[in-house]
Amino acid sequence: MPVTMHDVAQRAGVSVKTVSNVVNGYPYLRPSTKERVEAAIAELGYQLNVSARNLRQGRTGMIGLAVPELSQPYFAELADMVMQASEERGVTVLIEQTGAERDRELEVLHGARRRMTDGLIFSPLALGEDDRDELAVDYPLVLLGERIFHGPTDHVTMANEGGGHAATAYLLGLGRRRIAVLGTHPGEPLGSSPLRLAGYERALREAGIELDPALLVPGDPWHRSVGADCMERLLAAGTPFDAVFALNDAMALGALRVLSARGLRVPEDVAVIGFDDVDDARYSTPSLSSVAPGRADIARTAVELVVARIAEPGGTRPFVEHVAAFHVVERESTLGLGAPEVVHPDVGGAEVVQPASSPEPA
Amino acid sequence: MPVTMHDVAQRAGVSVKTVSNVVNGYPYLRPSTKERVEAAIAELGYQLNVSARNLRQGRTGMIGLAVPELSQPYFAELADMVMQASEERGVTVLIEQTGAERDRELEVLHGARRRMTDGLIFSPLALGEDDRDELAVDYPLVLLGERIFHGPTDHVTMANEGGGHAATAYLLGLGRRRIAVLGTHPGEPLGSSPLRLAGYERALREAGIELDPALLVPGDPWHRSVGADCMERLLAAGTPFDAVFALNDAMALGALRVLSARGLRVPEDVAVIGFDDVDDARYSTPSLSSVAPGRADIARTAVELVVARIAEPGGTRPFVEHVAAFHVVERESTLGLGAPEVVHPDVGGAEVVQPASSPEPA
DNA sequence: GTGAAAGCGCTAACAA
DNA sequence: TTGTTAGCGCTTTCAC
Repeated sequence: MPVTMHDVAQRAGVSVKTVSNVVNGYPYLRPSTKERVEAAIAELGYQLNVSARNLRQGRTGMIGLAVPELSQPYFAELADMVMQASEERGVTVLIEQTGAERDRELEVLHGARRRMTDGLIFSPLALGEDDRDELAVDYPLVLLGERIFHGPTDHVTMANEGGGHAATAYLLGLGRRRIAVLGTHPGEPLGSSPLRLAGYERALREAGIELDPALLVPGDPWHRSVGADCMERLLAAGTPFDAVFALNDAMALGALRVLSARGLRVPEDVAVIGFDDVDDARYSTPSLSSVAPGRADIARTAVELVVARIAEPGGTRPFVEHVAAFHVVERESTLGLGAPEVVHPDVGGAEVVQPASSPEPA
Repeated sequence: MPVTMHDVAQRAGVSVKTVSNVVNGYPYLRPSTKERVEAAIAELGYQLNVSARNLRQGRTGMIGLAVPELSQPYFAELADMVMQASEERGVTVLIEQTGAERDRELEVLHGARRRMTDGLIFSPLALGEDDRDELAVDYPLVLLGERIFHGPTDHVTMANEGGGHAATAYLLGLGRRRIAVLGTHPGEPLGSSPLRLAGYERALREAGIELDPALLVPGDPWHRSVGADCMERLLAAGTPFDAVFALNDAMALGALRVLSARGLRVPEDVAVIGFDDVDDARYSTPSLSSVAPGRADIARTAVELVVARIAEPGGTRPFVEHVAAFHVVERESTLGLGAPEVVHPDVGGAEVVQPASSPEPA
């Protein structure tokens, strides 16, 4: 029933190989032959059987993108950009969700889906430094995020410490002195939380301000509801504060809601800054200042890295550590209602080739 | 290099067929044989070659999900649910974005990606009734949304007119009489906009209130910025109003922002209701009342329908028109600050088998 | 309950 | 510049 290359070949009076050549854009073809084949393809409505090609070539033309959940705007926007970057390279993206659960993150690495893709871009939230060995997989893998550094993979991340520092320094520059931090993960050495917090601490030190632990509000996961909850707890505790640094935008938005419900004015009483610069930040009330992590750069670089490794199987190019530049975006939550958005120039980018590690020759 | 069934067979001292039987859960196997094979699989770390199976079976085990863009929360949440429902059925979802562009929507229907999936769930935004013929494709297709009714496909939608009616009737019940509508598409006969608006008009009629065209604010696409812009225009025009029915949540959120910037109190001065009940609605300031369109039902039904058609190729079961039930969710934007969420019971669901249309026998 | 053989549709290698 | 052949790894007859 379905049209095969064979049918096209017969119709065009050529061999299957010639049809294959036409389909694959092989250059050394007599134009007349090419035309004849193309005509036959059009007439018969032929479409390449992808499975057959995949079997033959040992590739699938797809890369996986594993994220915690698409309903978090940060990851939806990241997925969007990864798909765009892949499209340009003729690669199809297969999105997978892990729910930030350890089992599912391991499944993503080792499960059956990996047979459906040529490589993987993976943003883990449950795995950590201890799981570094799990990343020694036999397919091209690009790691995203701040859970695992110097693993046996290419790694794309952003300057989290720098971003935390910039956000805090910015609030200090506005004259704020009691800056609460929302969403800390006490006792957890890994991930965005401690890094962004470290930046906060450094900015305080540089300004000669002593850190008040009462201003650090634990919260996990980084959802709006948790941000709201953090804010409630801080207010209930009665700790005075004049600014809030939420470790991501979702929490900042939740916090805005509580502040407004309590009749506190933003930014007059409390200046608020988030982290991630998701689309929502622009349209909240008030609009939310944030640290923009260079998502486009992250997406593009990640795609380039997997694609490069796929193209060069058995390659031993050393692993790359790419740190995307970030910038601070000022909006109403720090500038005041009606103020126009101000975007600061990029800072903090870097591209590091990991010193002594590279893939095993395959 | 990679382990094949052949290797496993050899190791277990059985034939390839037996390995295949084990892998595919064929029941009539001597337990001892099965164990031996499973041991060999584990020892060799064998993983099925999906491409080979696909080629042989003529299926890929994947379904496509084509949406305008993932960065719109409605579609991100829909994608999430479609993936969950598919997971339960052992199907993998390939997400595609169309950007609501006509060319890309056609590409989704007829392009090369269709060779990578066994069926498609498609939410068009650019195609319309005139393109019904484009939907007569030779693979299982489930249409989502309100652009095309009674096409040659299964169709899953919601009671848009009913939802618009319910939202309006609800505001009227609160004593509001001048209800503005944000995001109308004048002159456009198709899609969610006219349907939801029709519900609005019916509710007014039933209440004996005359429609004031000055209250209908055109806006497209339905993004936050457009909602904000609609609101600005309405305020600039000086038309008095005491409530806003935004045709989706994104616009409602944009409108909330403008109202608050202008010092108008929600809901005291202006009650606001949206449509879609996206996650954000719960965490805006104030939280947003909305019409929940039964997204879970839509996702689940769509998956069931494609999967059923894939399982029964050449089937001639008549096309189904599934209308998901909706409900009104009351939050602060109509109830007042601090009010707890109230969820009304479902209304408006239906399952219709299209009278005289069914697929061509394949 | 298990094995042998054929072939899904394509591309790589080589031949012409 | 084009044709021939083999075979990617699996499942599907059909024997046994």
